[in-house]
Amino acid sequence: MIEKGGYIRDIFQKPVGTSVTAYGWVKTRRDSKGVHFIQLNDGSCFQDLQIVIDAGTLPEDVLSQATTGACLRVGGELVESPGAGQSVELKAREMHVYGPADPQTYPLQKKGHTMEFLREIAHLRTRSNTFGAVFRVRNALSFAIHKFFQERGFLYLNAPIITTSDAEGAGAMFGVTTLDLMNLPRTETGEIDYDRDFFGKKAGLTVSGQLEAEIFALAFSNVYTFGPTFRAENSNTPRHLAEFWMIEPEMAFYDLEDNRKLAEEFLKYIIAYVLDTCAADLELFNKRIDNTVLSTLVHVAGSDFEHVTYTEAIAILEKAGRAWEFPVHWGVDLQSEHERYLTEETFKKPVVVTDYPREIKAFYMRLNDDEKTVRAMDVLAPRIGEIIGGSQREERYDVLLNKIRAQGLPEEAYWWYLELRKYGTAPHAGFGLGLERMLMYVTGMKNIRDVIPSHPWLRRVLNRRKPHPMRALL
RNA sequence: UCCCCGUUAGCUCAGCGGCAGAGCACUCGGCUGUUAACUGAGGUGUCAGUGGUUCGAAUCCACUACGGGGAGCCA
Repeated sequence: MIEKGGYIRDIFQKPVGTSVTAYGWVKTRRDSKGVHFIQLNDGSCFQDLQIVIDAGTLPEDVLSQATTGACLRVGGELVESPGAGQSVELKAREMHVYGPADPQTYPLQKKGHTMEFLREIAHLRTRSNTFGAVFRVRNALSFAIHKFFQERGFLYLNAPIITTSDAEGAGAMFGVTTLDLMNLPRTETGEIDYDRDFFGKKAGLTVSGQLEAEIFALAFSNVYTFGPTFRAENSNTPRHLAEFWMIEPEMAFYDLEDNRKLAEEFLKYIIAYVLDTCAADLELFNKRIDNTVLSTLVHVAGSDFEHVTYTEAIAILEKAGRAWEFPVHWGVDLQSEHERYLTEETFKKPVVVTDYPREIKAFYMRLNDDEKTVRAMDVLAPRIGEIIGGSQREERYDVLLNKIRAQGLPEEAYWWYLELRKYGTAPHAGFGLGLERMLMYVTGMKNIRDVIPSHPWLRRVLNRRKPHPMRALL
């Protein structure tokens, strides 16, 4: 139990001469003839507390157990440090070893490790400098997100995680069932009989909270969701996860312009918050992971995003004189190579692209008067690609119904979505931000698997498992 | 899902048909205050697995497993 003010980050704020007790894990240890140094970290801040032990102060059997990885309690006096790396240090009087760590087998070394190796020891990587910083920034980012919306009066909405809505078109859903998979009930026509399942119909994990957010926006005006989302897509890239966290604000009386401005204000706000509160952590990323991170964040927080329409973006790409792997002409969706060109070469900062062709975007996006484009927007970030996707929603009942029918979607499944337009409809808009993608952008981390709290025994949960050879026989 | 690349000591990697290697970590020692300390010495192996080619395989071939990159899809 850590008493108030017991975190190492608080100890740094105390005056020299104070008697303090520090708790934490040994990061490194250095020994000289007459003095021992231990770097102690409790995760509360990037800076380690340097413990100084004069030879003979502590019993040898205690000191010998205080090796890299061990968990300690150290009592002593906070003193000015004559060394260069820190202003104060803890001169030890008393030490207790909660948990030793055998140096011969403890996998974390003082030297740098590859991310691939650290991923295999996901239960210990949290004690490394890099992952300490990742999860402190993730925490700050999450807090900043709530702060931004709460300051603006948005209602925080917990969208359901299990859903029986088959109207969500964002991606493949993980099934949720209590049926006996070895003995599935069948209907007369041989289909799986979901009437006999737990919810009486086919259920799955949510792929988006947007439709729920629309329900709430048309009652509470401005709302946002912030929660886990699941996609059973067979995506295997450093930018995709099967489970990730998404922030989805939805605003009544907002058009696409308002939506775009809010998205920009939002991104700048959370970046500024992290710059303000996680300076030491960001310096680590800048030094060890990507030496452009800090300057990029400062630049983005202080400058205006670019805005181009899809049509303008296509014109830029056509004039680029590149041999695109995917040829560019009006009507095609933007590919990774196109997004990268726009963000990394043309503008060198986040770019908002709006008004895409209706054919390549979802049915619920509001049709423009030209009847060719819809009020969609993507915020593209250098290196990450699409970080935000959003749109002004189609609020006109007849237009929405026609689009549902034209796309061959099951009209009956959208009855409630249509009723939102039938009774008291309002113009509204919203967007979705992937928390992990934002975290990648802020930290410079190159693989999305390194910004999530995963467990060693679930290491592969976030990757799709390769098909088992026996599967062909089933 | 498709296309590439990889798997050798705890970690990072070299070796690419003929004795299993280096740096770091680790162990023991030296050093009056170190900052991923410095410094001397020392031990470290299912060469991912299975099968094949060969007098001989870490090395060549096949399959499997796992990891990484790129693409598609998207956040």
